[in-house]
Amino acid sequence: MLDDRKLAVLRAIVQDYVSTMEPVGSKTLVDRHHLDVSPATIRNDMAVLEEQGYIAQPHTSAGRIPTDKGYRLFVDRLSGVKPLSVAERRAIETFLAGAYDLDDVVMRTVRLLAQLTRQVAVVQYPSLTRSTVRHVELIPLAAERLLLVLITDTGRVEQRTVELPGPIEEEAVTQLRAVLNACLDGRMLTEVASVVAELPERVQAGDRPNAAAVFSVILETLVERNEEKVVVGGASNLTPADFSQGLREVLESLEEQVVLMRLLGESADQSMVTVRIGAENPVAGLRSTSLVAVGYGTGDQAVARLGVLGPTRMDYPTAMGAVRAVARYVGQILAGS
Amino acid sequence: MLDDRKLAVLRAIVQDYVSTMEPVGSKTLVDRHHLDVSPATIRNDMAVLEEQGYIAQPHTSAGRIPTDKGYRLFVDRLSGVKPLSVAERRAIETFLAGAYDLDDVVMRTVRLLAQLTRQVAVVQYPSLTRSTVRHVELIPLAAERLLLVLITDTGRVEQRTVELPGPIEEEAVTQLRAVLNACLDGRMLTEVASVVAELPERVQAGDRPNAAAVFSVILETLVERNEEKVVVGGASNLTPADFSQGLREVLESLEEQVVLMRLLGESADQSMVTVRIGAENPVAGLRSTSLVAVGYGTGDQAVARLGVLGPTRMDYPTAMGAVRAVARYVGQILAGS
DNA sequence: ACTTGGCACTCGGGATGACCGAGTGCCAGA
DNA sequence: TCTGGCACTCGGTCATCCCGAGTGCCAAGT
Repeated sequence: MLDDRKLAVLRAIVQDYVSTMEPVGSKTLVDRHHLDVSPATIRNDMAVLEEQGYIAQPHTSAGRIPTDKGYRLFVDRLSGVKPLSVAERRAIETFLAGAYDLDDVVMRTVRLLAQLTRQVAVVQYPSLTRSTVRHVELIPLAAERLLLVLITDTGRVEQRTVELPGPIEEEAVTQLRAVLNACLDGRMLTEVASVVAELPERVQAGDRPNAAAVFSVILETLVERNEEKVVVGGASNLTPADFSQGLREVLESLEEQVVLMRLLGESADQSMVTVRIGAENPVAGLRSTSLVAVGYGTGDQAVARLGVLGPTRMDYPTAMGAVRAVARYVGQILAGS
Repeated sequence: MLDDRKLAVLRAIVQDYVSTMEPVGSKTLVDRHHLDVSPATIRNDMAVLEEQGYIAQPHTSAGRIPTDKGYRLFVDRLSGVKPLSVAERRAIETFLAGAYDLDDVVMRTVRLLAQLTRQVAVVQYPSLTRSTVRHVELIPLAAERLLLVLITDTGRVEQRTVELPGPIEEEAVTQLRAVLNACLDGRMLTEVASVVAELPERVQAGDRPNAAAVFSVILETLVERNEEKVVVGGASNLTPADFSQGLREVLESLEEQVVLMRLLGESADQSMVTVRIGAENPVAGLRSTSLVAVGYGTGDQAVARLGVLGPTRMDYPTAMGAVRAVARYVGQILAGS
């Protein structure tokens, strides 16, 4: 249904439009990409491509621009992943090598991705639900207040203050800490809920109200609240020109954690690079943007995702290359620490 | 030099221009603000105001718009601080009341300020240098790695991992923790540097290399690195229309912690609301914006600053009111926890 | 059955020019 | 010192025109 040349034409249109940002016509197409046919032939092909919905013209007698469907085909079948240059790889390495912290890794990764792709970068913290507990610490702040610190194997550190119903003794804190660590250490965070449910029996009766407060905060932290966390960077790479209906909408979406979660979360968590183009997007405000994302993690299993967000008119092969490479390095860093 | 009516004219010009966003002429001015003189008189006044540099005309035979100098005079002498409505006060209260964390307080404050003023909100974390140590915790993560958690009286929690030169024993950790807490508890963070210098003598000789690693991380955390932290929100309130030379520049500045620090930091840390208008700004990329900021803190002493950033053409009285009110509430919340 | 050249047609965008009106500066008179 | 009058300026808008890139279609060529 679409012969080889038509595909070549589509590819050429996408490439030209991405680089020039202007609708591309038959004539320009022929001589820029040495297709050995006449413009008229190309016109016929373009007519077919348009009929099938891969390209469109903004107004009669203007060049064609790719539609979401066109980009989709381009990404799926017409382009590979462009590997990074040596210089870029080296830049990634040196940039990430200095990190000493999970927070730091994430921050650097965001900056790096944004700079590398000149797009908006989006990095998710390692998911709590896919991590295991490494340590739980309780620190007395006042007679009736504790600081709960929870550390996971992915290096993530969550902290929360706990308001207790009554004063607690130093000893009770020590005991509680011991119990918590004994029972939770090494557990998947998804199991924690059920484990915690059985804990009250293991503390002395007098301490139960306070313990209960701690337990409920643990559950809240892990399950209900900011279970996931996303960091955004490079917002200044958004150019008003790319977003006809104003980039206000886009900026708004980028400020909503929940929205970002939906954006990143709703794709199969494979370690393959996934691309979501324009209207394929689950978020209303980002219907004119594309997301290139991939999972990253220490081993085979992805613990979170990262990616870049840009106008649908973006350089997919390069973006995919950058995202994949960065994810790989971040995985290594995480595994090494 | 400037009689009363001229000042009134300037005030009227500022108000009109802020609300309509269009250069304002003598005619419109007269009937919108019931000045009991003729347009011609106003014109003469405006000529004087222009000569003195308080207003300017974008092009010959257009209305006048205030200059930075004009806004300055307006803020200093022609307008007060507009108090918030009862509804707004209530909104602040309920919005901030639910916070249970310093992180949470800051996040909510940013959102609140942005929503209230429809501008970009900027909130600084309580300065480390003006806080005292409440607790230091060491948590063993691996044989040669510790997590250092530092808690201040303002509720701020800093965490850092420490790579040790050699393995450390449980006991040594306990001892080190005891030493640290004994020596640092209650100290101003500015004193910590000198105190830490004397510490090596108080640990056993064998542990000194490891202890030294911990100490140096403490110093790094407090002194060199992210000593201060600024959170931004409401970037979507920036409208391209307000920034002729593109808001990219502004967005870029807002992503740089260092820049934001300069922005907030370089004003006297009084608890008075300070306004920095346009070119008065120390940051190059923000020469077309104004900042309304104020210090906040638990008592009389400010521990950090917060404010809003917007186009020079902004509603100063309202912004000042909002900023002041929010700062006050945040101070209360902080004091109460 | 494709491909090609030719040709009429469309339409967006830039250039030009006229016009309107808001706004100004200045001046003479109250 | 204020006011009304008056000539002048100039940005924005609208209508018009024109150009050129681009298209679709068709008939002829391979």
